[in-house]
Amino acid sequence: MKSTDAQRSLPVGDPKSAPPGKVAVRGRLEVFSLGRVLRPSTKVLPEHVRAHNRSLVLQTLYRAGRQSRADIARLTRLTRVTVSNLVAELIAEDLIIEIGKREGSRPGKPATLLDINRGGLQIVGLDLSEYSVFRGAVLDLDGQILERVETPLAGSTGADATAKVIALAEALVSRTTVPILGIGVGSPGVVDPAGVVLSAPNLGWSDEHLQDVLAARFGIPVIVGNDARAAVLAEHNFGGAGADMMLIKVGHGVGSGLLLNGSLLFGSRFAAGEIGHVVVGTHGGAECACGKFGCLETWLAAPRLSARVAAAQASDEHQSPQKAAEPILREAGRHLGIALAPVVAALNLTEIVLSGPTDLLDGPFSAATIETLRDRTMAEVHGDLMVRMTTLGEDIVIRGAAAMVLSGQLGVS
Amino acid sequence: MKSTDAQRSLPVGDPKSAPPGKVAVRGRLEVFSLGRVLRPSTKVLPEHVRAHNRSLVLQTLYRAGRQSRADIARLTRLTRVTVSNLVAELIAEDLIIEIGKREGSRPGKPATLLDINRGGLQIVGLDLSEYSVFRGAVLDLDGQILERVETPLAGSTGADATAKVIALAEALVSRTTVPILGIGVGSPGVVDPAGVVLSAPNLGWSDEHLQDVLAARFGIPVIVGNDARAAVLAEHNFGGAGADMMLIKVGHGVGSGLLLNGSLLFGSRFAAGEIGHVVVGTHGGAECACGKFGCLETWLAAPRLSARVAAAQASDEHQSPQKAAEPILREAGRHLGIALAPVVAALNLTEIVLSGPTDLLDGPFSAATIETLRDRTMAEVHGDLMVRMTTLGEDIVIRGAAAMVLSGQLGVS
DNA sequence: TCTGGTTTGTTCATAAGATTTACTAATACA
DNA sequence: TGTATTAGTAAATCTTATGAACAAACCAGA
Repeated sequence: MKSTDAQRSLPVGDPKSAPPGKVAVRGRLEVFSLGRVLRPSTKVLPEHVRAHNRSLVLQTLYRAGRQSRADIARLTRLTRVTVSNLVAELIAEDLIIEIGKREGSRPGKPATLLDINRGGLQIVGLDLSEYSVFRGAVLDLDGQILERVETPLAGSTGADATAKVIALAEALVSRTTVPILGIGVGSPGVVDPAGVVLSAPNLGWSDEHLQDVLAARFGIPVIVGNDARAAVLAEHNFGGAGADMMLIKVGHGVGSGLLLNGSLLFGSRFAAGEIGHVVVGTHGGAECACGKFGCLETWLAAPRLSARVAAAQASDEHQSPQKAAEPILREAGRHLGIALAPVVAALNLTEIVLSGPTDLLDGPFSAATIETLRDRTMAEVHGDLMVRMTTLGEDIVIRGAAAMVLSGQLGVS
Repeated sequence: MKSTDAQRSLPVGDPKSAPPGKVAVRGRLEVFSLGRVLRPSTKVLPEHVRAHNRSLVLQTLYRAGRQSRADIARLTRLTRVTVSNLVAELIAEDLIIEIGKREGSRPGKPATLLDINRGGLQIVGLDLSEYSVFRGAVLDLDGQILERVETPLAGSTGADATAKVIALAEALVSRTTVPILGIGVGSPGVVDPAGVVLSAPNLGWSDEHLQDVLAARFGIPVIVGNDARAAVLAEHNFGGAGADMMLIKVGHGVGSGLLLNGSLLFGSRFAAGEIGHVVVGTHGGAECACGKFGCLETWLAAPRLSARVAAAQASDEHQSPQKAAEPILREAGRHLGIALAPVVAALNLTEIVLSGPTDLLDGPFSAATIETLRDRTMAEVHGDLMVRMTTLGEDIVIRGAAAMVLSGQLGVS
């Protein structure tokens, strides 16, 4: 076969034999670079190749939009033949549509433009993370919200809460006007990759097989994921965030999600991002519902923080409300910075996104957070560290749920 | 072609059409699960399939050892035919050898046992992370050290340091007795995935293309990586650590490496793990070389810590040296715990490994670290958190360098 | 108008890879 | 001696991407 023996390693190799900058790799393909260690844990077949390239075409078209087969071939470095085959399959599945010839005057046969079937498919997204309401929406493939439905939670837990999720999903499904690509759900608590809610205290769920239940009920693809992780995907897909990012979600509690090298982090027990009950600071702090003192939630959670702000504003009526609130907000932001500094350093993060009440987070709070982070980490290395509010507002989890569907069904990420 | 249209999503699907627990995925293969988001950034060809399965065979044989072709087929779920083909190729390349028939009395044709050519290939590993000496070794494929060579650093920096690395590698290469699989180097500082040392202040390196230089000189595969990340690989491959782990390396400075879901984390600027200059605690702390006060290094770095221990022992001669040292060590360990708590929570880590002077770290220090971590994170979730010393002692970086070669050349991880 | 150049998309043959089926070899056991 | 069992290989088949060749459709210039 291949005579790779010619380049066998010898105790002292010939310096001339290997061109500088390129190492002989024993005839092995450079698939397993250290940069992205891909552990070969299961076998791979030719059809996996097709699945990969299929997603590559979909993703290219999703991002660039309105490309011809030849354009896609150039962008993906696949041949026109391969792209044509994949496109034919995707058109047959109605995931891609032809949208006429390209305008303009150029030599050569005019190109037939393609696009993802953006108008012909819809996504249902659910946000179960709010304290007193389940929110949901019908979205298009670009993550734009077309219809909204809400259900008051009214203290429901356990099976009642599950029933409300199903009812909400039914209401949304009935409002769709075209076929549904899938249903995405952002749930609070610890959710495993199979969409089992292992633990969600507020909803009284443990080992709730929500993804399976919904899939069985609706017969279409369903993806259930943690709310903060969904938010991370939303920010990455629709908010312009990069491939390494931490999203801090401040609401009734405090959670976070991490995107590292473009991959969502789940953690060894699927509880990555659960930073609400990390103690921050070395003296004092308020008592937390968990029994400890000085948890991050005692500093940041929206109810506590806004209560402290209101108290400060009430006790000092000479100052403007903004001025009175500032020291409270700065102190909270500083504590977030203290907690995040080791994470930022350890993960070499450059982008931190805040999601939560704008009036609390977007001002002295975030300013204090970034100042604290700069003070407590290597400024040289983290000089380009950015802390900013999400651009997606309150819809971030719903749109993240849609992003989960896009990721799961189209491979778009 | 395939009529995947049959299972097209409709606004309200037939609940019966999808068996519970298994969702119709539009005919798409389950390659891009959310659990391990594989972004299709480049095209994949049939030969990549072979490269993957080839590594799968190598890894299976590396871990299990002494298996027949049929055994490998069962373990990998590849067919016997495919395994035979791959094995034939690997035998031709001398990476695998036949080692006779299986003993024992069983029905059927006796199996021909195979193994990685453990005795027929060697690895050269270098550790550049110590303060005053470059250390290196010749290792076998199991990571056992066969020969050692050291070079005093004698304050060399820049090109002088590079020359010493080359000389050390030459000395080791000349001591090998069989063909070399590759050269691995664990370097301090920021190292990118291409083996360029972007910055290593102690060695006076910036943008040092060490991997290319060595590869050009020796004409065999070379992998240069960060020392702490090398140590992580060593602990994972040879020390029994799992797929989610943080390794803290205490020496002249303090660094760390992270293995998340089996993948090494590089970070957005390739500086992941650089936690030495994170400020820990909210009041006081000693002044650091970097100008800040209370950096983790001021609490943990071996020279400072042993000096404080010696001073405490000298000032209180009534107590045993152990007793006198204990409060110093506990205080240092506590500060490590304070710094790590947010990282442990955010990443949902369950395993923390310490590498450094055993007399300092393995006792009150690590006990205080784990106590602090338990106090400051959710005990329910992190109940199985483990903090332990490395089992690999001072050779961890050298063996990690060998693990990098195994990973890069064989796909073993 | 015609002719050459250019780009698009498709058809056909080919190469690489894994699988299925079928076969031989070598052993234990009745 | 014959049957069952296991190991390894050979030949044909299926999947997938590629390369070469070609028709279609456009522009520009003679």
